[in-house]
Amino acid sequence: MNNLSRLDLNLLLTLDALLTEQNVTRAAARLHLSQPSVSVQLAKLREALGDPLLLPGPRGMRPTARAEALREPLRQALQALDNAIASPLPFEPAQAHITWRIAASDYSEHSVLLPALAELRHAAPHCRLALMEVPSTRLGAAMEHDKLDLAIFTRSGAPLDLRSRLLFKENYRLVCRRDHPELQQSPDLAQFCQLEHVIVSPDGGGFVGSTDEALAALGLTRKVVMSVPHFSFVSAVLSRTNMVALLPERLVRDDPALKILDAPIEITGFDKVMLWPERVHRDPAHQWLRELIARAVAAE
DNA sequence: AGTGGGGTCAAGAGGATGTA
DNA sequence: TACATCCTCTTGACCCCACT
Repeated sequence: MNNLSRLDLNLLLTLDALLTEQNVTRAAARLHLSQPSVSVQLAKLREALGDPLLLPGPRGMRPTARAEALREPLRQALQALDNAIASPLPFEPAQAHITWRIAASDYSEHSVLLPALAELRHAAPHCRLALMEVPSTRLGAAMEHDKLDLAIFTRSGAPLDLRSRLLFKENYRLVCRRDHPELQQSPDLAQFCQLEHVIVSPDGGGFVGSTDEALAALGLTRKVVMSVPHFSFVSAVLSRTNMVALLPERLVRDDPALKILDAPIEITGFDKVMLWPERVHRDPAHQWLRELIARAVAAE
């Protein structure tokens, strides 16, 4: 690129027009410039390339051997540049080969990605999904360093500088196994506090959640006996024990082994959102994926 | 406000062409 | 062949605009 750094690249457009027209006046008309202006540009090209490039001839100019040798490579290079900066072609999922990298918890996989999966495989059979768990603290950096294209996350705690779209508002429900001996109906507060609870703590080891804060405000505590990092394991735990859990409704509503009850205390739900960096905001392939996911979730 | 780059306009130079 | 005319390119003067 050392040769190019000395050259105003606009001059290459002038050279292309000059080689096409072999006439400064007509090249100027083609470039929507005055003839003297193109004449000056030709002088700069001669200086930069160390060759007269075009010599006076009958009814215009004749290219030198150097100019003739430049004609085709220049044409191809300008065409390639033109293609590179042209508006992106519309995304064609049926032909595309692309890997989308998505951060999602197991709950997000179940509630957001699973509903979209069948249509995604059908519409884009050559594309791949790479799902990964990324903690919220590393989300922004992963997006910025081109390691992640999309995240399915809660709005609270999400980096503010990412683009976002609300997918749905989720509520917590009290969940136990279908034949739980003590819970034929929703418990009152006293019974709720006596039950053995399992909670999800993505960072591991946590035994206190927003439910405990709400109970504390009433001067109450509950019995949290287990904390697990993943939502999916909670379902297995509930179906084999007498433990209960407050879980996102979409995670458990189709599980025949579980019973869903109203909790005796108001627990604030959360907004489930898609997050993505500015880098892929206008990219047709990523726009298509986000639209497909949003549509699939809305149809649930 | 000064500076530099890039534009236009006007004038001039030089080669090609037409005609006597 | 000589000369007039035309066409095209180059150059200088000046203007505008962006940048410092």
